[in-house]
Amino acid sequence: MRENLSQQTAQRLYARIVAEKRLRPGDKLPNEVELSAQLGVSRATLREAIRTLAARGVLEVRRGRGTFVSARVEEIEDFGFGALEGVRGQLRDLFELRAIFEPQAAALACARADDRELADILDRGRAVEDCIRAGRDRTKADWEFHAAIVRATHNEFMTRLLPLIGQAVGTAVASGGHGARLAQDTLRDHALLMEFLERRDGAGAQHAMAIHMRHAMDEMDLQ
Amino acid sequence: MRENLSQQTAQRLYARIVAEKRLRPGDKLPNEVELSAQLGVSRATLREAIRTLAARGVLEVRRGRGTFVSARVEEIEDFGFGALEGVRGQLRDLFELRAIFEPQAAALACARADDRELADILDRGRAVEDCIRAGRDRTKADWEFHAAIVRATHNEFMTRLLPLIGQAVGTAVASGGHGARLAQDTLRDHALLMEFLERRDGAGAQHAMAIHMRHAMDEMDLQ
DNA sequence: ACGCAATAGTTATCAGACAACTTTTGCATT
DNA sequence: AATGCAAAAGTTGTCTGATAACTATTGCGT
Repeated sequence: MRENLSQQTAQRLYARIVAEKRLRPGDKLPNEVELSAQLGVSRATLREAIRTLAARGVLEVRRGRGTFVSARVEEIEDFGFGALEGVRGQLRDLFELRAIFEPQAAALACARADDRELADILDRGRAVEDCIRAGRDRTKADWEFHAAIVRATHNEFMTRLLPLIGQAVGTAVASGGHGARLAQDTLRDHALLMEFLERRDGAGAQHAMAIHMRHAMDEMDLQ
Repeated sequence: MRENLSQQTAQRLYARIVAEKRLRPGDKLPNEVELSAQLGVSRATLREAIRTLAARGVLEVRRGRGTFVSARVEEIEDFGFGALEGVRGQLRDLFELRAIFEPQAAALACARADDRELADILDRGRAVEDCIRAGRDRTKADWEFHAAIVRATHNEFMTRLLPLIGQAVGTAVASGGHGARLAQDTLRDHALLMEFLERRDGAGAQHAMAIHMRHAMDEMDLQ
């Protein structure tokens, strides 16, 4: 183990809530003295663990009353913490968000991209095509294509969503996407999309991107 | 002040990073003994504050080396901590994202909300109406209405966007939204929206929400 | 039945000590 | 002078035990 005791403790507590279900939403935790004894750590360490979970919205601390499991733990679910299980559900949610978000981003990009940005988008699109035709891995190229489109919206908050989307793409690949079928669809979808982008036809690009998202979700048996 | 000292301390530290810029991304904080003396709190309290910020990705603690401001603070900041100084540009970006996102969320909510969730949404909608008619501040009620809708999508990542939306609402109010005109629009928009929600008419709810977003943006001279 | 003070249960904060890890320093050996 | 290694300095990690402050309940007197 290389992690802090306090972080380990946070994970153990978290496991009691989401995995073991010994603690359910709304439940009250034992008081700090007792709980720290149960877990075999000092009260100070336990409190640091509690702070970590409280910052994530998993626990709610009420002075004089006790510490409680947040009523909406399930919806807060965060990465890097508990288990990669449920990836499938996360993946569906993530693609659902993309399916809403990226077609509109494509439309906005048509309206707002300057010439250099548009050229950049098209370059990256061609790079993806090359990868597919050459049979190389296209994960990175594909991601950069989508990222370039979103950046061209000139919307700060959309750009902030990029890392989230990057994770979606990464997970999708890891869980066995990228069949031959998807590759062919992607080739067609991108051609369509780039045609509209080049003409700065926002409505067209929006629909082309929507189709692209649908294909991706179908191929992965989402929705 | 009713907040914990440790939470207050977290906010003071956070302010040093994003507002005062006394600490920039990558910087090393003073060691814990010195910093706790500077801030006038015990080391234990400071450590709890650090845990809170570390959980949010603002700080990175490296044993034996020190505590550092995360290199990517700017990108991470979504949570409702400080820094409302997003000015007009951010506000436009934020509402643009909402305008894309919330209508679709409303449509999804129609399809997926269980009866209790739907009742909850309608309750909160009525609470907003009451606030407007009574001339009370409706900020909180309004946010809870929108939050209830988004939660009913049962989509984890949409729920994650909630804090962002909360910030949008907060900033909008702070920068002088909430004119009499907007109040009247909101009253009508919500009535329309709730009518469709109650009937679980997804397409209708989607358009009603889109109209609501447009009104809000118009009133604030965005777009 | 009511009001209110005492009490029990709980989190909040402090102080000081020692352990463990990382980087720098300085010295001995080659 | 260069190298390697041990000591030291700087830092976070953890523990202990005490006291303060807040909340809800209990029980008593009226």
